[in-house]
Amino acid sequence: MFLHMKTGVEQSVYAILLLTFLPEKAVLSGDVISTQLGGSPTYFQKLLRKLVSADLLASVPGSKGGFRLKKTPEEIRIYDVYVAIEGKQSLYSSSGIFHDMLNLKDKDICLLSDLMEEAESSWQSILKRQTIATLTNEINKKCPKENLNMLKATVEEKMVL
Amino acid sequence: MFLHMKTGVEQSVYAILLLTFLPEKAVLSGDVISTQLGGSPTYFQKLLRKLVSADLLASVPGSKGGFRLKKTPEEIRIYDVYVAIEGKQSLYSSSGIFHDMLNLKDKDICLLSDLMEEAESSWQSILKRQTIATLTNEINKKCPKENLNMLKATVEEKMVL
DNA sequence: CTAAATGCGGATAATCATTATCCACGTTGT
DNA sequence: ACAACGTGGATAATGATTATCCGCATTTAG
Repeated sequence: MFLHMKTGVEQSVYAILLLTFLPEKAVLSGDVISTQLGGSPTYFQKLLRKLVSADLLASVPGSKGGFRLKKTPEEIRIYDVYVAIEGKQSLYSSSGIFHDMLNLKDKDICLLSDLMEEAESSWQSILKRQTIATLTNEINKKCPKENLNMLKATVEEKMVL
Repeated sequence: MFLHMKTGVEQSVYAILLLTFLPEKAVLSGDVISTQLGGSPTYFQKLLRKLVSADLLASVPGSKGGFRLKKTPEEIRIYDVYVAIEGKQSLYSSSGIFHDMLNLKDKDICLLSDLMEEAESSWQSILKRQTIATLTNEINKKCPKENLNMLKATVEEKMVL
């Protein structure tokens, strides 16, 4: 098993966080988001589009286009972001070693599946408890107001509509 | 984040399971283990050596050599196998996006670290509860005795010492 | 109506961790 | 001495993730 925050999910979370600073109806272009967070602009576009497909973000095409939140920060769970980026693929799939070892016919027997399901659900429950709004609170607690205001200023400068 | 049973860990668990069928002092060679489970023999050797380094298995070099358990099935947690193969690397490490976004100086501030630590520990607690002995019980419940006896017969045929 | 800015989607390359192979060596038993 | 086996290192092959490119559709500005 492996528990790892892939940069795709992490970047997405921060991109959404950035969009929470936007006033109603305003949008931020993909380029602005990626330059603000640093990282590959084109890959960022891919991530943003996945978030749009998952209905977490809304996108506005055309000149003066960009992205904004489609749900409130309270409605967006970290889990939702994870699923949007990584897909809801069942996290554990037996490689069939068990069957080979015992020469089993019954494909439904898997020794580790129970364990993995338990691990999976305990892990999901944690990601489902935390929302973007929760993280925003954390930011307000952990960050110097100065830096936060600078970020907000940048967002307001770069936003359109 | 990503929760996935890599084949290395899975194979290791099953290899250990196989070794539980050995009588005291007997060993099974790496080749026998890998042909029994199917999979790359050379990679299996790598895995087995990691398990030896982690003190889960003992190895006997030379002709008539091989591997056997160094601990009882009750003492080997799935978590131990995981750590032996994957290492105890802290599972989440911030990529620094947060700092870039907010222009922070303090390297200790990370928004997602708390969340990830919580997920990590909840996940570990589950892997620490389950031992090889637990899985052996599962096998006895889930598997036809016939297949199990065939496997045991094979092991006794191939073991040495 | 044209042009520029932007999101969209597909094809494709680069990167990185995992998995797999090979080889020279040390040890043990025959 | 020889054969069987584990050890350790160097090095490929594989596969998933990340990154780039390009042509197209849509909207705003002039």
